[in-house]
Amino acid sequence: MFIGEVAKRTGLSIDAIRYYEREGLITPVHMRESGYRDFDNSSLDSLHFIIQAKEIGFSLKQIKHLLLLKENPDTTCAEVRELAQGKLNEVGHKIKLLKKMEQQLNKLLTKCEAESNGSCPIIEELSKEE
Amino acid sequence: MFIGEVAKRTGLSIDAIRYYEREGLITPVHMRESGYRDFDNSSLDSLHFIIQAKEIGFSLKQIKHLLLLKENPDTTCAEVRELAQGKLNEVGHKIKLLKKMEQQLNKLLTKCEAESNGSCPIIEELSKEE
DNA sequence: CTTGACTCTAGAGTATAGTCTAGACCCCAT
DNA sequence: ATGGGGTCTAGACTATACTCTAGAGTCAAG
Repeated sequence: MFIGEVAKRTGLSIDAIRYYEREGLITPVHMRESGYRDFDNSSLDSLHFIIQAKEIGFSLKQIKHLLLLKENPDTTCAEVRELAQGKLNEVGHKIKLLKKMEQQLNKLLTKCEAESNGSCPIIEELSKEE
Repeated sequence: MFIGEVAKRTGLSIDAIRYYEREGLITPVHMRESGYRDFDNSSLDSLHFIIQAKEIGFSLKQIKHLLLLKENPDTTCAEVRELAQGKLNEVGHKIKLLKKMEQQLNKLLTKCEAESNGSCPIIEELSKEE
């Protein structure tokens, strides 16, 4: 399928997809004689993986590593294992921090729901941005 | 304490601290007549919060919101509650994705440990970057 | 075989989150 | 009271991850 179709299916922009290709995150797709890129389902899989990894805060550089790990499941060497272990630790750390943050937000919400009186001076402040 | 001390204690750069102040993430500290910034422990607390929130993937803009929520625990209004709820959902989503990623990495690692034979063609590829 | 939508490359531009530089001023131990 | 290290502002620069533009070529329905 052509790049527009891929964009539609993944929600990514055409430019982003070409950028990921340039950066080596997706393996060079088949090229038609016309110069048009031709994508298959494995490209879609890689892109979905990239989207998810990005959502949890990995950089494209890191995602490139993760993809290499993912797409070479027969790899067995110590160095690769170490890399994966490093990522795993990173992920574990992030989960821990997020849970702490979750707790804090929950506490704030509970408090907020408990004493629901009128005015709130920070609303305007909050509404200003984003 | 002066900014250099704060940098030492938080691990942040002096420039980053000043940048956070410019961006309104930390409330304007006391200024000496000389023009030197004078920090106290509450600044340190804010900075530690920023560091953690950054680690789990919040943008400075989002952290600004979170700090406003955090530092105004008496706020009770619906809009603020909604904002906090939104962040909470975001955090929940991130946790879910991270756990999925954790699982995938664990599977890879188990596989890697199971069949530990010799050569590994992607090591060089992996060593190249970062 | 034309036409409108799609795709191509190369290169410039944008937002975020800083980092670095220059030139000037401040702190304080000796 | 002075010298070495710390701090100040303003503004230029950087990396990451895109986004946009221009100008040219391609696809496929009518």
